[in-house]
Amino acid sequence: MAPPDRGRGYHHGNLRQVLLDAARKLIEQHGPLGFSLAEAARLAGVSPAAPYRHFRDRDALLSEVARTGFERFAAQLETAWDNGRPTPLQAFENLGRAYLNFARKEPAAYAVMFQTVGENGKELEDIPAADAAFNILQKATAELCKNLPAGERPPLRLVSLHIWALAHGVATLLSESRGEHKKLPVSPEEVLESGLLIYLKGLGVLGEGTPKGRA
Amino acid sequence: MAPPDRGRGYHHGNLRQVLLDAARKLIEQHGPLGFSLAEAARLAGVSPAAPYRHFRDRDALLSEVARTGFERFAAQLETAWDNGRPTPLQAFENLGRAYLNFARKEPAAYAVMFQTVGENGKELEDIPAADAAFNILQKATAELCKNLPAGERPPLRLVSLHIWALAHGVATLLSESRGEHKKLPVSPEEVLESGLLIYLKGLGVLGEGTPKGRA
DNA sequence: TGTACATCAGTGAACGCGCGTTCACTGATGTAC
DNA sequence: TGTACATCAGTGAACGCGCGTTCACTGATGTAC
Repeated sequence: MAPPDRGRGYHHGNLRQVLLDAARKLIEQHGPLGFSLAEAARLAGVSPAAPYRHFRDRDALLSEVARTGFERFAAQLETAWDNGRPTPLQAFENLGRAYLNFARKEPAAYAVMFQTVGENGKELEDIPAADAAFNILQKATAELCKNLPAGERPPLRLVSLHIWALAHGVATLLSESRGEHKKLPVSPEEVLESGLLIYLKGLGVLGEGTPKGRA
Repeated sequence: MAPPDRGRGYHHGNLRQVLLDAARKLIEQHGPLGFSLAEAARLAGVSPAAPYRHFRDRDALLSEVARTGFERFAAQLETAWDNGRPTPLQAFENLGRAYLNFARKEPAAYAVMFQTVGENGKELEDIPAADAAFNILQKATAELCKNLPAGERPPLRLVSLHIWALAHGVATLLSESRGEHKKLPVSPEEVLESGLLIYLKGLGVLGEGTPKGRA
């Protein structure tokens, strides 16, 4: 393993980013509140005072983990959705997989994004990327629903919330560290996808045979 | 406000329960990891060493918050389900409301139940009441699905997971302290209920007109 | 190209704090006789 | 009913620890001339 500081001496050159990475690594191990600024500095190979050159205080670093997390999150969702290509339904399933993939690959960021936010004074609305992420979901939902007769179409915002809640629920209930999935041989992706298909069928967006045979 | 210790002097008589209550109150304010044994003791009006007569250590108290939380949770779900009365569908909606109600009324217990567990070595399987809670959901699901032709019926466990994930997602995303629900004038209950109805329709459990007009 | 200097990004020692936990202790309670 | 005693459930002082944060400092970097 390479030494944690790749800086060329006194000036680290990259410390801000390294600290954010260290924070994520520590949060993965100890949970969002078990994270300490001092330990992050240690992991970055730097004195405990150094982080204060880059972050006002501990909370500021944590907020930054959340903010940058939302930015990557939104970017990955956007890429997965890919403007509804090749088909809206397939793009939608890609979106769902991207959601779970982010939660799995960046459990620390995901936890901070959805747990820490709201506890302190911070609100999701203060983070543009968080809005952006939700808007992608909403855009995808709109695309899927666009052929529904107006009378049968529930409010878009409501439908988006259903889908977001389902994805979030699957992501948090069936995360790897969780015990449940030992018992059941089904992956989070399968749970989410099958759930979405049933839900979409209920919306009237899908034909009858689809939930069994894919796409 | 009455003094926190209602004990008649040296012997408190009720300390164990009072400490659990204090822990829940503190967790509501500071989150599951921001809780300290010392502060709980202070809140209970007792010396910092006193809790050790009742709990091996800090983690043991936290585990007990989770365990007793699951017991109340399971009991409330069971009551709400009421063996499928008056009708399975109405009982099912009651179940959903009971779920959200618990998460709202006992946010601290709910957080510890679903966050703390899994972080340490503890697993959900070690808590009988957690299994009991999930089994109620599964029982309700089975009752709802019992009229489905065998060919169209997805595995019960999978359906239960979908529903659990949706309920959990709604509970955590739209909890009161959260910012989102400022923007949208719709209650968590309405989100969950409408989501469930659409999902159930997709399952083929519900008729066509139901998602709009109730029951 | 070289020097002076402002600025930036680190150091390391120190602080006060609250925490988890332990210890020897003591007051209250309940039981045997 | 009264006394001796074991047990239970508290006390309070003390410990070592790691943390967040501040401070005066210093080494490295970049720019003006």
